[in-house]
Amino acid sequence: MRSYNQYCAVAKALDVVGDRWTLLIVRELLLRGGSRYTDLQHGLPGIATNLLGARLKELEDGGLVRRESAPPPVATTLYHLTDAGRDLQPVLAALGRWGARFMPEPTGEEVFRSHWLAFPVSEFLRDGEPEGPPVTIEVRTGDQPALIEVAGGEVTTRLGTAPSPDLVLEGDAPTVVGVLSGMLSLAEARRLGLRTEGSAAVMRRVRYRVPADAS
Amino acid sequence: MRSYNQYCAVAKALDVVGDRWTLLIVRELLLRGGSRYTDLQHGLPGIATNLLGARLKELEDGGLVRRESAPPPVATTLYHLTDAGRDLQPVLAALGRWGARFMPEPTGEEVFRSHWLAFPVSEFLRDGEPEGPPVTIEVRTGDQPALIEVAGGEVTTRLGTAPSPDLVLEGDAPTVVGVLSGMLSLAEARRLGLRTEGSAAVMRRVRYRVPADAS
DNA sequence: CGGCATCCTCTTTGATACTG
DNA sequence: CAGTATCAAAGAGGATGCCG
Repeated sequence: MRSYNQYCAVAKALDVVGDRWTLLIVRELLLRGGSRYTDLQHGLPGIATNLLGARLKELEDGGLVRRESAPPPVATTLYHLTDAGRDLQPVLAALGRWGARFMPEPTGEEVFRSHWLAFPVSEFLRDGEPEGPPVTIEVRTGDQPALIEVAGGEVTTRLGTAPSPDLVLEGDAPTVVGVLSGMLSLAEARRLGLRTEGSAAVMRRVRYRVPADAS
Repeated sequence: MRSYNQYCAVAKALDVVGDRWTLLIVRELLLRGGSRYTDLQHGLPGIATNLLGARLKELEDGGLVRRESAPPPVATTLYHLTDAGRDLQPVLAALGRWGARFMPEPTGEEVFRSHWLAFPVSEFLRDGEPEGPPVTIEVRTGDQPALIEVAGGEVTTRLGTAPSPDLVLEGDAPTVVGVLSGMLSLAEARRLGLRTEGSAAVMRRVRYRVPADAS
């Protein structure tokens, strides 16, 4: 990207991360940690492979990304964020908070990847009962199932399934994210096609803002 | 900008403000409030006029900017941010904090505009003596002089001059900003060409982080 | 398959000129 | 002052080829 040539911190930041796709590559590396080239491609649907290669080189030159040749168990190169790259997390968080306003009206054509759930979960969910027993929510949407684990005051997200989750949420991404962000009650979400199994009451434990109808 | 087509709040935000120049236009409107077309051009050195026109239309369509035909004292159209546009302030702030790391090594070719001083001032300066008498710092750099007014716990910035400022800072933008952000002591800055008039002690009142040498 | 590099087409940008 | 029109150059997107 051509520099703006302005002695302003915002312009300087955009000189480095203002290119198309750049901040989304940082998002992927923040969410996944060290990633292979193809993992990044999968998390960035729509990116042209030459662009991904070019951006990674720019990010490396800019000191935001570090390549690492992983030894034989992985036998490939992994891309990691440097400290400077990780420092972009507040930027991504602010952008995500601002962009959340566009989530309720999806076009229906968007791609969704399950690991993106970590964003709304850490933004909207809290463990409202830190002394309570651990609970597990399995979310079935996007490209693969994901787990939200609530225990001891912490809410964590990871990909995978659980043998016997306390609650299962299954539906399209806008509906599931609507429930997790508190913008839809479970009743509203069910009307939009959400399927649930197990104890819907666990949502009351994690939901940050209690919606109108949490039944 | 072509949409990323991803059901992710960050991608949605970048669909709207990810275009080149867009966030800098928002910066200008945040810093200046309602602005004329030519004011924006002046605050965005390097932008092509067709691009400014196109971006303003996109921002208006996106609901971030509102045009207003000002009555005869101004007799022109003014561009304002809407609430949604103003909500981008935390994004700009996060970007600015991240980008501040690039300020100490300026290329020497960058353009600087005095009203951009408001960013580092609000980020780095605090009134460390809210009960003290008001003090005024006149900053002579960039395209026009600016004033930093410290009184009653508040630090404000505006363009203009004062009849008898307590302190005058004059030099190139990197040196002045270095002092205001606490990255340079006054002694270091003087070595880099900063000229001062008046009581250098007032810097001790406003400086958020006390540098090694504040003499 | 993972990790790119190349080629080609289409869109966006930037510089400048021009108009109400 | 407040833009629109024009056009060459750069960049994005998509397909495909190559190589360990």
